[in-house]
Amino acid sequence: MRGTIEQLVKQFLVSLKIKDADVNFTIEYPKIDRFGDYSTNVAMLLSKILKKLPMEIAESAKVFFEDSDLFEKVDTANPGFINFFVKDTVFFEQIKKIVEIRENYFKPSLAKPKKIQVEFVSANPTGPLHIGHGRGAAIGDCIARILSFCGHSVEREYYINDAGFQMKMLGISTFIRYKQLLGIDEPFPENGYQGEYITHIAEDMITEYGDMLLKKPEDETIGICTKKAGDVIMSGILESLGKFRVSFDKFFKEKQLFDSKFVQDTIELLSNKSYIYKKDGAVWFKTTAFGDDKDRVIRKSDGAYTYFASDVAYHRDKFLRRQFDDVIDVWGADHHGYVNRMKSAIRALGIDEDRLHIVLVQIVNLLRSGKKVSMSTRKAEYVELDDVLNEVGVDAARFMFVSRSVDSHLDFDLDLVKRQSNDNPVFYAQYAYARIMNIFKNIKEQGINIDSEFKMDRLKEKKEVNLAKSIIKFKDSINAAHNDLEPYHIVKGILDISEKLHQFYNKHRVIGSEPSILSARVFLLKAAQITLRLGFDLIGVEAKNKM
RNA sequence: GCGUCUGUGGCUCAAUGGAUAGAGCAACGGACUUCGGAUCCGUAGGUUGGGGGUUCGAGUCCCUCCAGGCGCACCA
Repeated sequence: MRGTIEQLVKQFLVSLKIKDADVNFTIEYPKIDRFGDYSTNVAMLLSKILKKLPMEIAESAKVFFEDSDLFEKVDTANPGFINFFVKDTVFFEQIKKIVEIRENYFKPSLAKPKKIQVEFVSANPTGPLHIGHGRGAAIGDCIARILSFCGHSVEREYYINDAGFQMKMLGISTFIRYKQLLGIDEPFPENGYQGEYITHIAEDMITEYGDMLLKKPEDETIGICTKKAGDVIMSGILESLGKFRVSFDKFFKEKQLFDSKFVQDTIELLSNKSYIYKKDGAVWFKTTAFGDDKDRVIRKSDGAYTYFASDVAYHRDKFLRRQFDDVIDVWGADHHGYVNRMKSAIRALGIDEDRLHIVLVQIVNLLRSGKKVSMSTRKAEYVELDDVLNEVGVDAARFMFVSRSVDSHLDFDLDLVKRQSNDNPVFYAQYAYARIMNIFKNIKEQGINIDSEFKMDRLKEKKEVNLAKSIIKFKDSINAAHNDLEPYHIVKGILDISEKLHQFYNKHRVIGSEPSILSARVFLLKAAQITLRLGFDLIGVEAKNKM
């Protein structure tokens, strides 16, 4: 609908012999009814080019647009707005189309579908997921759902840092707990993982191995502990994500980048391009040549590779070996200092940096009774994602996480969300859907006949038109979410439709209306139901037939 | 200090550079003997952190200052 008007404005520009590339006009939704359904600022922008007053241009544009049979009327307003009043039947034609082709109505027409990877969560398996991971999981999952719906080929990936120091520390922590359980007194390392879950894993190891591990060489034992702890924790993470309705197509292990010598190969490649040099016994990557503010160590003087080294190789693998057109990395905002160096590395590899989209998800402040809860994994002073899901439910948690822009800092007060759960917007939306389904159920049970033809002239009420408009507008929500990689646009669209549905429901009746009106209203509700259903699917929230 | 995100009613957040800055929560007052009251309608609440600038037009863009979060390793 909005696109149709955009085309009309472009035709207007053609009639003036102006290239539309020169005029970056917009089609807007006026906030006030008296300014119509849509408006454009094109006359004000043309003023400079044509050297005429905006209102003068608007008046001649008005004459041009009045030829179209889409409009009830076209108005102009100071200082040069052109306001379009669309005929109600035009909106209801769209409703009819939605009922016919269902969610396909909302698919954008892509110039070219892409092969896109979305990498998200990627938490080290050193402890259970916390609420910050939850937000990243919800955002990444929704982005994947949206891109996929829009027609792209999407792969969801979880990257596991299983090669680094943190995993070794996990093994050491487990081994010490194991020894302590066997009565061997040993001090716990200061930066070890102190969570209770480590003790549970150590207990399992005693069940499995008894005290046999004490007799093996320590290196080997720590290796066993690392693997065991990593496996147990990883399966716990997967269980949480499953409960959260988040799934992955691929788990990519950092270790394989070393085992296959791909890290070494990548450094060699960069070295051949002379982007690598040695200084103070370490190997450096000259990222400053590509926009970074300082060069980065890629191999430490003790011979160990940095995290950055494997990350460069990993991204080379994504783009050049696996040939993704676009890669989306969903990171916590605490990694934002990393963006520049990653982009620099991409450039050094000769890849167009616009193909790498890094979505920085802002920090979640977890509060309990208004008091901030610390979220250190090592000290295990945090509330697990699992606990949050149990307290507030998957739907409420997901809705909360994706209802705000990724840039906004999110205060998540457990007590507040719990206490307000009945006023939570997610229930407002689900209730709207349930009301529609309940009407359908009653119609079926009462054996009421519905016309198979949509007689749109039977819909005369303001609330009906408003509902229709909000449904059609959902197409813009999807476009915005797609273009900005911002799922919250979907939530806003859902809430808008829900609001209009509730308003309609309170003012008018479906069952009990005159038969032709009843049938027409069922058509309208069918379109609302299809659209809400799509919205819920895109954010992974359940569409409930009853609450 | 440098970088980055944020600053909008009491609270949580919207507003593709557009017209009179909008919702929800909290407060107050109303609405069905028929489809589910987890709803609806209304009242009240604002110098968009301060100050400059850009232009037909700024919450939005630029500069500067203030406040807060998060980063600034041969850590991961």
